[in-house]
Amino acid sequence: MHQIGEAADSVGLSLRTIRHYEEVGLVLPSGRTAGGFRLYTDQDIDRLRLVRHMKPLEFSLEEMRDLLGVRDQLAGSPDDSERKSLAERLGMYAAAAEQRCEKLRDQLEAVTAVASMLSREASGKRPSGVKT
Amino acid sequence: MHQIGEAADSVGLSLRTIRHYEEVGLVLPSGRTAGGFRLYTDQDIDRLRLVRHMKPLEFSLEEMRDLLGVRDQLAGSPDDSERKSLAERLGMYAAAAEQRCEKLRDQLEAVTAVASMLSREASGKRPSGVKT
DNA sequence: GCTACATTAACGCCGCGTGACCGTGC
DNA sequence: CGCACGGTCACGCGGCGTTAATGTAG
Repeated sequence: MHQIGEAADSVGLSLRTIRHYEEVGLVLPSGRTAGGFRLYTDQDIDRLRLVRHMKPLEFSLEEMRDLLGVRDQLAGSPDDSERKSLAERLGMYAAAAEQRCEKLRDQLEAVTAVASMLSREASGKRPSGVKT
Repeated sequence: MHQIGEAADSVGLSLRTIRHYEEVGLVLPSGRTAGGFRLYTDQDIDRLRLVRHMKPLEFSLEEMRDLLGVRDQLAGSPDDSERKSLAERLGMYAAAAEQRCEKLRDQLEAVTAVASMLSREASGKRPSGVKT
């Protein structure tokens, strides 16, 4: 059981962000001390890390909450027909995620070109006919 | 000379966004019709496109305004010592841009891993010990 | 009982989206 | 003169940052 500062350090999120994630029901601390301090298990922290890593996918916090909810249910449901529909929903998110990865790859390419253009211009070269 | 809708289509930004860029002094239309319609030259449109491509670098609009300003001055200054200091400022931005590219590469890697994890989970496989 | 760490409001900011309502251009 | 396209407010929203004032852990 870790308190929020420890979690924040290990994951690389601000206290405010972690609290905000709780406000919107995205990552809930597994407990509280008698005095009210949030307590996070290692799994909670993994979840925070996962959220952090998913950020570039640009799902809204609400979508992430739903996504992780589906995933949790899927991991803990015995009913087979329910598992099927959950897997389907998760599949939608997975597909969306793959798409965003594509987009990111394109953006990275563009942005890399721009960055090197700036570098060239800064190092004295006259702006040439660069295709944006 | 093109009006805003045309510019928006060709660049892939919303009208609102383009107007906002004007509000903050980032991209100004070169003219207006008698009735008040914004008019963009091809160069204006290139500038809009450049801004759009730079978005993933996550500079603030103010920073971009400054960056592009420096670049413009550099392109049109005869004074040699001024050119030097401008080039230096541009260099700072270029360096920051390269850094953000690095970060983006890392994020892309992480996000790719997450996406394929989701895909696997959605296609029936039980969650395995995946390092986030 | 000190000090580092935590808590809950509440307001602020950026980058637009989204109307509402009215004017232009062809 | 009709109808697509554009204009200016002005409010709203997501995702936090940032005090401010107070309490808890050890």
